[in-house]
Amino acid sequence: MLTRAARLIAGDGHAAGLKPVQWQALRYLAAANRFSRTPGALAAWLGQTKGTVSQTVAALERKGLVARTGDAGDRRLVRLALTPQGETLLASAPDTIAEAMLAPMAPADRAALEALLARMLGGFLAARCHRPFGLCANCRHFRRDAEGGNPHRCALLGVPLDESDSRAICIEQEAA
Amino acid sequence: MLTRAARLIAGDGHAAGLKPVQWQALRYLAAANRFSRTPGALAAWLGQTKGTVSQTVAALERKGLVARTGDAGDRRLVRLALTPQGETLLASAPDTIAEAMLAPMAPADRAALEALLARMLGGFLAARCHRPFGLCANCRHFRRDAEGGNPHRCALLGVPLDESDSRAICIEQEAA
DNA sequence: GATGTATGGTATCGACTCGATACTTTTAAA
DNA sequence: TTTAAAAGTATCGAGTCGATACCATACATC
Repeated sequence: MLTRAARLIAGDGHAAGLKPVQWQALRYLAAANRFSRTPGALAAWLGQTKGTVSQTVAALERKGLVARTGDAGDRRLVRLALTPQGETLLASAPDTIAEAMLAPMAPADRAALEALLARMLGGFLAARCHRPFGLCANCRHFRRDAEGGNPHRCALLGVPLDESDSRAICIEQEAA
Repeated sequence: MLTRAARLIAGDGHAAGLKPVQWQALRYLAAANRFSRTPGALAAWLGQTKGTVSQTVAALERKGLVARTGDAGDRRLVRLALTPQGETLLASAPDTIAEAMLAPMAPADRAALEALLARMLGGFLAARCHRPFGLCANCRHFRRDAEGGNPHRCALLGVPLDESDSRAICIEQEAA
């Protein structure tokens, strides 16, 4: 049952000339903070090799949905970002199968499923030494700005975080 | 989270020269009863088109893992079955990611997850007019042999069912 | 019974996935 | 300074996958 549901969900997204993986990459880039929008992080998220992700990114760039820029500090890094076209496409995208599956469920059921899935996925990723990812604000390195007015901070990277950063997915996240 | 877990699970199975879909087809054929081992049923199970499944089956036949035979009654039908090589390969297959995810969970959690997934998947498939599949013995057409010694029966197809049939997956299954 | 339509399956095509391998550039460590 | 590690790209080949067109068989309606 788990494998069947997984196949239906993962095979979803043959629309607008894109492929399922490309949609998922687009959604990740829209939800990830600036430190996590790199080919390497995308590969970790999608569970693919660097080479495959490099191709996927190239395809998205050809379509004008994603832009690549180098990093000034570490010149090995490539920063990825959605272009305006990418944003609009994602905003106009139809509901995913996953959303269609979750939508009719009772709120209590959804919450229970979320908790179970989080335990299952988290345990698995830890056992296989994979990155867990997670919301920046739930991280043990997250330092909330208590007074207001100042930005929050990341104690691991030592950088300021604005509100949108703190609500985004981060590759370095470790549960508090 | 759901889409990420789905991708990890569905992308699992790049071993022994087979692809993820091919493994899943093999597992389906091993678990399905004789009425459900056709290309069409496989397509419904995998959520793919007939053409794609035709290719997958052809690849498995080339590898000598699956055998195709015509049906005497309805000559449009193709019956699929695992060859002995297919059986041994499946028996020696390493654990799937789905199994690795489920294995360390507490029995109560696993049961709760199963119930939630069943509701979610069942609701979705019904809403999209897809086949639900399910275990033969849980079907409203299943007529258990009360006395023992005689085979069970399927009231829909009007055929006898032995023990292994009744424990297999059936495409015609409708929950009792 | 003949005709029309639905059903089950295959063939072919093109874009893309995906891992494997080899490679370059850049950073960090010994 | 040498060495190793990390981030990314290029290229290859087998295979996926949907789309379209097509064939054979079964069934329904006249």
